[in-house]
Amino acid sequence: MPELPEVEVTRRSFALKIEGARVRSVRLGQPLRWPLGCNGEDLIGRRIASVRRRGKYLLLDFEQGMLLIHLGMSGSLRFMDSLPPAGKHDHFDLVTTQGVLRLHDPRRFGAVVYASSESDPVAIKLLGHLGMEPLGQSESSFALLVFIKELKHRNASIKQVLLAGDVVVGVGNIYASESLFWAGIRPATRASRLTRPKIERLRSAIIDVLSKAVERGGSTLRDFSNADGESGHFQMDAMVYGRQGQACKACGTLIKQIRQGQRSTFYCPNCQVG
DNA sequence: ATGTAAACCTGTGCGC
DNA sequence: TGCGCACAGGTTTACA
Repeated sequence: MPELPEVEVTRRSFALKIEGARVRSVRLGQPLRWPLGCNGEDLIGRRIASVRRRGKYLLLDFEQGMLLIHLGMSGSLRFMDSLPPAGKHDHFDLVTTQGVLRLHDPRRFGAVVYASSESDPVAIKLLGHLGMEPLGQSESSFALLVFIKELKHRNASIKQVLLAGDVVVGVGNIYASESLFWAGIRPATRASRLTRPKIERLRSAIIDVLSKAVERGGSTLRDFSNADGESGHFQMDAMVYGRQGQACKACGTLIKQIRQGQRSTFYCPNCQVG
């Protein structure tokens, strides 16, 4: 489910409510992708200082230590005033003095991992290889020259390089197809073959698509919702994702669907020529 | 070093 | 109504 926009929308929907809270208790459900890495009781009494995002990870900062939260394919977070009974797929509850943060994740590809700091080996393992932040504070966080340099020596298709996350983070299967549409680039084009103007267009497209998606509350294909339970609407703005066989909104050509690395890719054969 | 497939797990929708 | 299969927003892991 969650790509950068969904994670960022989730973050914004509960960060202010949870900041300053202290942990009262922790409940663990079925195992997630990785073990928590500490005892739930070890977190009791800790104060939550801030909620940040790095790529598709949420970072819940304590005054000492942090939780790295990943939503995997099917995860979503809710922040609630009370503590309702846990459902079958509710696998983590952080009960705090200001409310309950609950992870709902049917497929359990998600994770909640404790790290003592950002230099903790487990944090390095999960975050260390991540690429540039497309929606970072400064212009330099997603530097064009770095983008060009990184793509130059990549022989894989541009779609797969975007998904890999080691050049730029946060672009998943929906937004990779959407960004490539706006940049006018064929998804199967080798990254190393892209011209500088195309790469400039791609960088802008990624920033624009992700920003727009955040504004629209993310994409709700089946079950995504933010920490208040609200759905996103960006799927309505999709130009190509999930639109195989339908007319391109820009030119009327039928949208194609192909397979790249076991994932579906969608594109317009007329608008995307490079 | 880079590229590709399999793996993790559950639910849903479709053809028969 | 049931069964089997393909597929789903991600990422690590093992192996060419």
